Amino acid sequence: MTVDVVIFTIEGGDLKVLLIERANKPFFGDHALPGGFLLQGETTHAAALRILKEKAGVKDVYIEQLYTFDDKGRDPRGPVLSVTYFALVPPSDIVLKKEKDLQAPALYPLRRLPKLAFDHAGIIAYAVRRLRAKLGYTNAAFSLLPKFFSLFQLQKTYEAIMGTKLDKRNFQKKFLSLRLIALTDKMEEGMRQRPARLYRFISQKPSELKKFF
Amino acid sequence: MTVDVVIFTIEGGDLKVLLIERANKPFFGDHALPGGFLLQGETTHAAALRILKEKAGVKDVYIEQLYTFDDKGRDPRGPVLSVTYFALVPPSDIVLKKEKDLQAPALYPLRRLPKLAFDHAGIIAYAVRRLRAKLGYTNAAFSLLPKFFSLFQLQKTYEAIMGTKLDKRNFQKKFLSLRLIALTDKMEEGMRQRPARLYRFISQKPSELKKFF
DNA sequence: CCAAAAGTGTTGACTGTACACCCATGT
DNA sequence: ACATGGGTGTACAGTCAACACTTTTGG
Repeated sequence: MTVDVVIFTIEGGDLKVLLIERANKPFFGDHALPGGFLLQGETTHAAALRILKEKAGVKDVYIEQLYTFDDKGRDPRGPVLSVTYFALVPPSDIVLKKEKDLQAPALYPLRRLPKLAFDHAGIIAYAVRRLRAKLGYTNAAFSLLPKFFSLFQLQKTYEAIMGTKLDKRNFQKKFLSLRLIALTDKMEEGMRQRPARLYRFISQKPSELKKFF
Repeated sequence: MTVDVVIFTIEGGDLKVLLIERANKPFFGDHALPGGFLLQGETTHAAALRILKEKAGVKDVYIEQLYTFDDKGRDPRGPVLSVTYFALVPPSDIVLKKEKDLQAPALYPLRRLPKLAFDHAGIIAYAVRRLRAKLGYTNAAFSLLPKFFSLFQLQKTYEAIMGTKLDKRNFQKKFLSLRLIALTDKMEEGMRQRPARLYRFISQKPSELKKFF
């Protein structure tokens, strides 16, 4: 029985997943989701938090159970049940281990994933579907953005996840009408264009809404 | 490691769940979801199908994995992980074992559930939430209705699950526009009012839609 | 001055909702 | 005759989608 975690972040306008490179057989050298066996007396949720800390160096992020996989043949070594979670991490918070060896975690854009071990390609595809749906009726995006952000950043986050372009005025109108975010008196800095006003999420806790996308 | 199944059906205009009465400690005499340990080499999905057959006498119904529960303290005997499924069964297909002893399965309306063992009250509440959401963007209702049904029956099914009254004309307009169901040349029989025209689902396979409730 | 994103409203199409009456049948 | 659901359309309100130009800043 194992726990695997799909860790998402946004970087360079792309939705990315954290993967490690396997240092053992089977699938030696292929890429895989971070995960592993449960420690003695540990719940699967606690194990997912531990993996997040170990591989991405973060805590207090959005995390949710995804699905439990136990199809025959998913692990050549025999029947293995895997409880999977997915997490959303702001890019600025990720701390990747620097060691240049196998098992070193790195971020890969969804559009160009390397060869994946086990059924992990399927797990990631399923996680993306769930993430897209989730974004349409929750405030989960707060966990992919820094504390203060511009409407443009927010829109780019939605575009990266949904894989579509959105209309600027319509997006802003709709999102502001949800009353999930509030204007702050901060301004963007260091950009080479007109500085944007920064917003914050009113609540940093997950909440459900009536569907808005 | 166990598998538990939330088996839903509609009976007398009410959404009901199949429960057994426990014949062993702990929670002796309380009601519980049908479930049990995995057989040697069995997947959780296969176990859920087996339980459906054993307790409700049905196969080929809508079934889907719900969630995996492993909170500390959910079973007083120690850490137990339970992979749960939910199933939708047409009332006409259910065959309950008739034996009048403990473990005998019976249907209970959601509004008046008996005292439940373990965390099963929470599991059922979660299953209902998922079922309501599911009904809003899939054709899952096909698995709660007989092959031929009237629009009124369909509407009552939605009302029982959603727990709300719906407007007849608007419901029919919306549902027909989805092109999920087709008119047949059959008519209702044996009712004491004007016979209704019967419809059928065009596809008996689960499919997703763009959200309609 | 140029590049890049900021900021800002209106219109037309579509969708959802509210609502009431006569009809066909079995008892 | 009466009770029960069968069957049918319209009008108003709200939401969604398309669309373009001026402003501010850094380089």
